[in-house]
Amino acid sequence: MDRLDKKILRLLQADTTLAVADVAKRVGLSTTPCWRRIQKLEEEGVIKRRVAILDPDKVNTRVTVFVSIRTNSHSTEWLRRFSEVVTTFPEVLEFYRMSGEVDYLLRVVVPDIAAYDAFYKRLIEKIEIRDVSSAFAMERIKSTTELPLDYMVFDKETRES
Amino acid sequence: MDRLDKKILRLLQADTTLAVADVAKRVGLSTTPCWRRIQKLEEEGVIKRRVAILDPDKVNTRVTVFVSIRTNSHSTEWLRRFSEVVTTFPEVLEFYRMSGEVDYLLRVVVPDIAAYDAFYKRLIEKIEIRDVSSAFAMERIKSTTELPLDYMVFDKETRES
DNA sequence: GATGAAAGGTCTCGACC
DNA sequence: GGTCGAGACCTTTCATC
Repeated sequence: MDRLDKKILRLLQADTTLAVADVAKRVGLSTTPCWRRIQKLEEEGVIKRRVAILDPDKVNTRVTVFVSIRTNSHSTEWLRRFSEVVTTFPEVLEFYRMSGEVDYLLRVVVPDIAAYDAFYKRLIEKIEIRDVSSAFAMERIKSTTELPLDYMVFDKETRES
Repeated sequence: MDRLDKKILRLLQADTTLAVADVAKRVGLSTTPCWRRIQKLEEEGVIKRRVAILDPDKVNTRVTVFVSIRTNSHSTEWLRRFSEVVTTFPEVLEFYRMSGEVDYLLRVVVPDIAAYDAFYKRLIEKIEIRDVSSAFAMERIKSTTELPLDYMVFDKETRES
């Protein structure tokens, strides 16, 4: 990967509807080599997928809640089930195991506080959790899927997955 | 919007490389009306954009950090500047104003802890903040851009933005 | 909403410099 | 890396039912 790949990624992270010829023009390549690079970026898994981003308001998921979870020390089996249960809820967009105070952190989207309450009940019904604390977002100031590309490393060799 | 639109959105949220004819087949429509629906979903802003999702590992942003910020009561001008400064950092993927204990919550991605430290220094250099606390993610268990569509409302009228 | 078709554009890839 | 070219495939419209 080099600066050209980086430019290509920057464009495609913002908009995949661009035609290959347009991408090529903007990064200063001709179509075929640009197409080959995009192809390669996909094969290598640098580009994982191309998706449509929806407006949360329009699909009635206005409210974002961050859920901090503390667990007791549990069996591997419990942990497996816990991960599975949480992951299965479509309201859970992000789910991380954390270091420090909190053991797990979720980002959940729902229409309103009542719906969050219902979600919460459905969750603790399926799996027992020691301590849950919820923090509501009042305002979404920034939200993007574009990763910063300034940390990319250009080695001579293709890096493995 | 109706069940068919919902099906279309479900497909496009997962993969926009699908040809219209394929989407049509899967939702049980023929190409033309399906194309018209997609067009409409875009005009109405339900579909906001189509983007490429990159692999964080491959672009050297392996580490996710949640940053909780407490501020003092500040002037409108300070708040404006604060929002602007934070938003400008490409490492900040999400930025919410919160209710409760914490005033603001950021999701930041960087290559490693050292890079986080550097990011942190650059941040507090640009704007004075009362209290910052950082929580590191050890494992990303789930991360998706697919909003749950089960809360969609199908009214007779087109809902306004 | 379905069909069928036509025009134009884009993708994909092979050949060659 | 660049150019050319050809065929397959898609998108986009339109007319008709």
